[in-house]
Amino acid sequence: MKAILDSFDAIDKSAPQPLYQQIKNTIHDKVKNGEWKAGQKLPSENELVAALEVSRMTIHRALRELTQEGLINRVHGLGSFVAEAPRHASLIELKDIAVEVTQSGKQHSSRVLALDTKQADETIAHNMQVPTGTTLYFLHAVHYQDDIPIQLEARYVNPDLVPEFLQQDFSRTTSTSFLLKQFRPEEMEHIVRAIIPDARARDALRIEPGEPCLQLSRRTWKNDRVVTYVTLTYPSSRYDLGARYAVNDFQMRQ
Amino acid sequence: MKAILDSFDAIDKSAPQPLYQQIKNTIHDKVKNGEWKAGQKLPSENELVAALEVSRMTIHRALRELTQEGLINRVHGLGSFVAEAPRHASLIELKDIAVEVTQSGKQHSSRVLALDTKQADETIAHNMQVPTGTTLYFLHAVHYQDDIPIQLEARYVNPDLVPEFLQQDFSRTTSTSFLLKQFRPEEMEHIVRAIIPDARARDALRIEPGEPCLQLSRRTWKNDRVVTYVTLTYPSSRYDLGARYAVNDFQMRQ
DNA sequence: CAGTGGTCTAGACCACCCA
DNA sequence: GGGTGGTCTAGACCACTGG
Repeated sequence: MKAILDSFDAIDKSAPQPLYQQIKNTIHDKVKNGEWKAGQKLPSENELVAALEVSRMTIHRALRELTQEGLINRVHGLGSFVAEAPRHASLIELKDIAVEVTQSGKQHSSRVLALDTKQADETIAHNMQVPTGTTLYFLHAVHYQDDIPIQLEARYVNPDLVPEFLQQDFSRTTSTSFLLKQFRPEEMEHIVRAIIPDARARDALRIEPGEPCLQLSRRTWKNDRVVTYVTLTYPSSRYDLGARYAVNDFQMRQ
Repeated sequence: MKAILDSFDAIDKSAPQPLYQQIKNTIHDKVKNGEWKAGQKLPSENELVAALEVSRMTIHRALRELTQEGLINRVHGLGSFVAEAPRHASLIELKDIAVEVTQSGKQHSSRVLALDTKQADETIAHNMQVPTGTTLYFLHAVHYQDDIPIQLEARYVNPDLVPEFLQQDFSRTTSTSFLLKQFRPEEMEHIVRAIIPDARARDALRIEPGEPCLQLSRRTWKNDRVVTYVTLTYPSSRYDLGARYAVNDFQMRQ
């Protein structure tokens, strides 16, 4: 246990970040990078109190929030344990497709079909909350899993908010990861539909006529302005969207 | 302010429920029944401390969790306010279709196509986590919004956990509201697919051949046992699934 | 039984906001 | 300035778990 606790040196009482957040981050990192494995027992609250020299309430808050987020499980009288699997899926998370594919052990690649400017038509303008005719950045790309197309991305970006968007090489980094680095979105909207893709999309995704696709449209906000509006099209035969999670007040609210 | 605080008598220090939970419930009820309206300022932490005679940490925890759940907003240095609108939609919530339709000002009705027992085939058994061949309850129903079919429900229920399921009149109450009254599920799984419905489903939903549908499969758990496995089919032309929400650690986790 | 987490208290200091 | 929420402490009591 000593060795486990030694690596908590990252806690800095004079840092601007709250102590409980630093503790959460440290544990989160340890779980995500595999240092602490699923099912493994965490140090007890009292051990952490002694090791980090913070009060038990602070430790408790960090662990309670991690429990609420599903990263760990706690059993009264027994201890705290790393949760079996990260289970929240892309239905409610904003997850990079490259990360998702890579984590499932496959190879991710992408091909950029277009990266330029585009005048907003009425629909796009409405979704981006800008006047019709505004010049926007536009990215069109296909994402592959082991060379099989699994996602078609059509993304509009507000040039005021992300001026350097066109200079990126989106065959190397995904637009999602680029935008996440620039912005931590404050608000998101997801809408899911079932569609029959048009010939162009069918061609890009290499699917048969008549095969249905899931279409996920996402808008993200920062400071009450739409940063990006993206439509992701998934062939139904190769992908579905899922989420499993513990239920709390959040889901049960009417 | 006095009148507002008077109505907090519901707090009972000897109750088995934690104080912070009682406070959360009281505020939640006040907001939901309209006593406290959107935008309205809540009593400050110190006022609540004085009125309820609990410590500030306890008040703070209640308000912090309500903030995290989106019911209230807090501004450092200013105060706490009732949030503008409940925005989470059915993508991540478990919402009764009848409530959803009614809230949009339309008329909900449903027709039961089947309500009986069924032997679990391999797929169903796997999803219900029971042996193949187990006898399950089965409900097949169509839901209408102003006499237009918008949802086809195919539901399996574990008879051990809900023995009285077959005795219900599901043309009067929905299965969702019945099950929610019996069980507060502990865990849920949602999977969304795009499909082309078969002739039987197409007929029940009165849609054209080739029209795609969204198919939402949901399983809910109680005490680590699957209570119910339901497949909901929505004609794409009449329904989509959406959610807009504030972003927190939960959504951003990798 | 000893160890664990769940809750609660009464203080404290600070950063923020508005007047 | 005075009021607000955000954080933190050092204790405390309790209920639950396992041996």
